[in-house]
Amino acid sequence: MVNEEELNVEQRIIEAAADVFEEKGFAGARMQQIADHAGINKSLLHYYFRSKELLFEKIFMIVAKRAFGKSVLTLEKEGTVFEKIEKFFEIHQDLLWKNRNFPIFFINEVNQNPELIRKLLEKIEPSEQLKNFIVQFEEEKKAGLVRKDVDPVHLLINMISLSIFPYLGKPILKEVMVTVDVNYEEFLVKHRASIAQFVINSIKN
Amino acid sequence: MVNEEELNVEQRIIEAAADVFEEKGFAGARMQQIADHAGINKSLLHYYFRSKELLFEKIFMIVAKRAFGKSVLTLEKEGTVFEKIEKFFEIHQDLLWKNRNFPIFFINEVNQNPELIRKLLEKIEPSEQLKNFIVQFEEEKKAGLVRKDVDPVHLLINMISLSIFPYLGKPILKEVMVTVDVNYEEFLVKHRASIAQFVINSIKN
DNA sequence: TGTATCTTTGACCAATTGGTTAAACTAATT
DNA sequence: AATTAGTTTAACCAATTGGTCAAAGATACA
Repeated sequence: MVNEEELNVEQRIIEAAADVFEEKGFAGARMQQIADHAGINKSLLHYYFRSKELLFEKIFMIVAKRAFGKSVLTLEKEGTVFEKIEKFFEIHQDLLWKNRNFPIFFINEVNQNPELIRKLLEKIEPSEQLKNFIVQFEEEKKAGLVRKDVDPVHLLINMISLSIFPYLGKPILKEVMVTVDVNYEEFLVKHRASIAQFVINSIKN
Repeated sequence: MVNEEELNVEQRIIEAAADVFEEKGFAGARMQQIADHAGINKSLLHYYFRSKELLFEKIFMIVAKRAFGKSVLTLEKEGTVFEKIEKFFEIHQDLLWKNRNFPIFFINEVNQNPELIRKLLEKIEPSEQLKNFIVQFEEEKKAGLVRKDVDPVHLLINMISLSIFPYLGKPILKEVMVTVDVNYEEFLVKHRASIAQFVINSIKN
């Protein structure tokens, strides 16, 4: 049960629903389970949120905003491209660490219902920061700091790939790693410490 | 409906179930929908496969074997590390192209039920190829061909990340890309052509 | 042709699921 | 204390879902 006395009922429902939806997904989640988890009667869910669909949409947006932080693509305003890359991984990895279960949930639900991400993008607008980064990258390319053959859009997506996949693939990596005596948690820590350098090595002139 | 006359009933069920399960996941899939898709009576599903759980397990294994090809980590026996990296991406990207819907399905189902991957790993044993690659990598490191600070396990997982994420993130990338006028399909083609170089740049001395 | 076996179907079932409702409870206002 | 509005509950409901079963159709074999 979720913080029985501390939060008001609506908040308790939100926390419980977030837990259950993140764990089971929309199709696998049960209203009764959410009610039990929140320590309330199932009717209260409908009293506060009308239907499973509406409750889910609300929770999806709340959880997504938490997990994305201030922006989909937190890129600092100051510094060189290399510094921004390092800072990006720091922030991104922190958010992932705090929202381990979110990536799989998010990708799966958006896959089932692409409308969700359209609604989300209205609230979190990434294109501004994105465009700024691209402009700056092209400038530093001209200045000879980064390789000429690197496309900033591909670079950004490679960075996201490297950052997120260890969390997306957790259930698989965990199992495969035991067969070769590698510890998943230790891997995560070392991965976090090495990806920025991996990317910078690849693009610097 | 799946190849109404060409295949026998069992095969038709398998193809239909694969389609529906891959699209909706275990929890979201409906036996009736699978039956309709296969053009048969729902009872036949139980006649051939007893229960939804058993049908799913069968389909999961079939689909996984198809998608993984000969091995989880197809790494060539001959050639330098750089050649193996290039070859890996070729094979891996081909498999992904042919099984676009598989990655999200796979990650989600394994997340819901980790037992699945344990059963799968009994059939597809990746650790042999993996160990060979690691040994060779350390040799080429000593020979000065690759950077001293690169860990082969992390390298392999980075390679898988870069290869798979554009497919895992398809629903998200697609929507985000339209907001900055990038075409997802074109992105995929260019990505495929550039990742091997991205990785090699990062590790070569 | 008869019969035994395998396949296929429609009708049906019990359990689960999201959702409703009316009544009971609570707390503030007068 | 009485009234009112908001909150919570238990009982209930209709639809859906996975699954069963007996009978009807095929198919092969004697």
